Amino acid sequence: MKETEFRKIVSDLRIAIAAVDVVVFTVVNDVLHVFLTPVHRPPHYLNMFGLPGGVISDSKSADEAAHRHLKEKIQVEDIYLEQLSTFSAPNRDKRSRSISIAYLSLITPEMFEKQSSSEGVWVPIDKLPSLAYDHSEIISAAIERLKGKIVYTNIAKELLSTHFTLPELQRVYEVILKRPLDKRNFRKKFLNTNLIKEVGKTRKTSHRPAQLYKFSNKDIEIIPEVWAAL
Amino acid sequence: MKETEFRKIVSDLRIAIAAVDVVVFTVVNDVLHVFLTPVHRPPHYLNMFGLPGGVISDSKSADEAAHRHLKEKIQVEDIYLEQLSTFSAPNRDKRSRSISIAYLSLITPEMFEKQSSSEGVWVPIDKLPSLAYDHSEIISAAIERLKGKIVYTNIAKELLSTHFTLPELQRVYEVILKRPLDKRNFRKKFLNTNLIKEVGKTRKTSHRPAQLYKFSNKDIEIIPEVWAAL
DNA sequence: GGAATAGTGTCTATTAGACAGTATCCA
DNA sequence: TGGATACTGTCTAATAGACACTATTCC
Repeated sequence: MKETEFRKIVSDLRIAIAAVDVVVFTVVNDVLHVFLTPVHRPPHYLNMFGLPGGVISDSKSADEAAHRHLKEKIQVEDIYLEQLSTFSAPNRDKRSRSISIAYLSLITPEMFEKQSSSEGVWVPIDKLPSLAYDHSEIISAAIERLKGKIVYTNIAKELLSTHFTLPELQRVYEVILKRPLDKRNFRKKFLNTNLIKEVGKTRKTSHRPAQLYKFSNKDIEIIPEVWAAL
Repeated sequence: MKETEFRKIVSDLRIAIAAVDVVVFTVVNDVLHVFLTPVHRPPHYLNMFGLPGGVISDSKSADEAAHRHLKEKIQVEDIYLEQLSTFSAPNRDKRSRSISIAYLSLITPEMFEKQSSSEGVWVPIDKLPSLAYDHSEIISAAIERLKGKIVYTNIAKELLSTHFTLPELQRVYEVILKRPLDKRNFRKKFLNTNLIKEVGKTRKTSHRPAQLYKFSNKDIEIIPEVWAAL
């Protein structure tokens, strides 16, 4: 069944249809970017942008639906995805009653390079256009979640290449927290945890090269002793 | 339209119906309790218990639906309610495809007294029966959320009467965190914040009466300097 | 040698956590 | 006076946060 048919039926029945919307972040050139897709749904949403997403197809969980829709828009596998919140204001979609299960997703620079976003654009979060539906609100919620979570988990690794330097790691924190951090304190804290390991290599640069590190825990999100605010 | 009709239509169309489920906690006799309602839905769920909740009626948000369903089951107003997570595993409801937006709710001893739970029972969380649907999983998620949130917010006030003693407050923390806390350190920390104010009264007891306090902030959930673990 | 970025150590103030005895009320 | 619970203070170890200079690489 096509989405338009769903919409029709749902609208007639006056019940809600469930969909997923995904806020995909990545850090490019020290700026947090969101992935947006064109939206053109007369009569309410004309030539706008919105979040990638879509209906939850038959016999799939919302998680699976989010993964599938993402994979269709950005040709990348193994993306970090976590459920954010569900948005259900009656008028959030002017076309018909619809409920959106929103997801937060992060992609690394490596994935960003591989990705071919023919169906969308990457926009810096402080240069967002006016968005369709309640997608601005969803993005705000995602930013808050990311800000909160980066200080007490190792989630930053989902925004970095496998190998990274400490200055790069620090910049990710600064970009998300929107404030400068002291280099010495930052290094001290991170090196005192067992979160990262030195790789023993460097990259070619036109100045003094930095040591490369990697996260020791492959994928589990662990909680170090709470970092109030770095 | 009745819920059974919804179910029929939804089942025929093979699309998902959205509902809300609410995990209501309260602390009685130093034990965390959950509110459960009888569930009897042949052929899969016979004489079981489950969370209060139900479908999201026409033109209401999930928040409103959760409030309404709660008010029907427990005759109390102004209940604390926050969205927890949305559960959407395809087989979570054996009758038909259904998605549940789960809520966490807290009620105070004052509300607990007023409440007339003719339609359900309060069960200690470590004596839960086997529950219908995926409601055990939802409760686990709610407990985790509560445990996490009590250490960095003033959410405990939603589980206490307007006026309370420091020993009472401490017991709420101990019951939720499931470990004893040092009385002196606990008092020190709480009194060093501006979270609570002394009321200057005591209650009649058969031993030395404790000072009464109240939370200074009416309803907003504020974040004191992070408390790692009390 | 200059440009650019990486890397390093100390001090102070605050906080976390361990720990035991006294005070107050009632019967 | 005994039972029950409320209330109080100190010490130590760890952590947070402020702060400025040296090192390395490339050109």
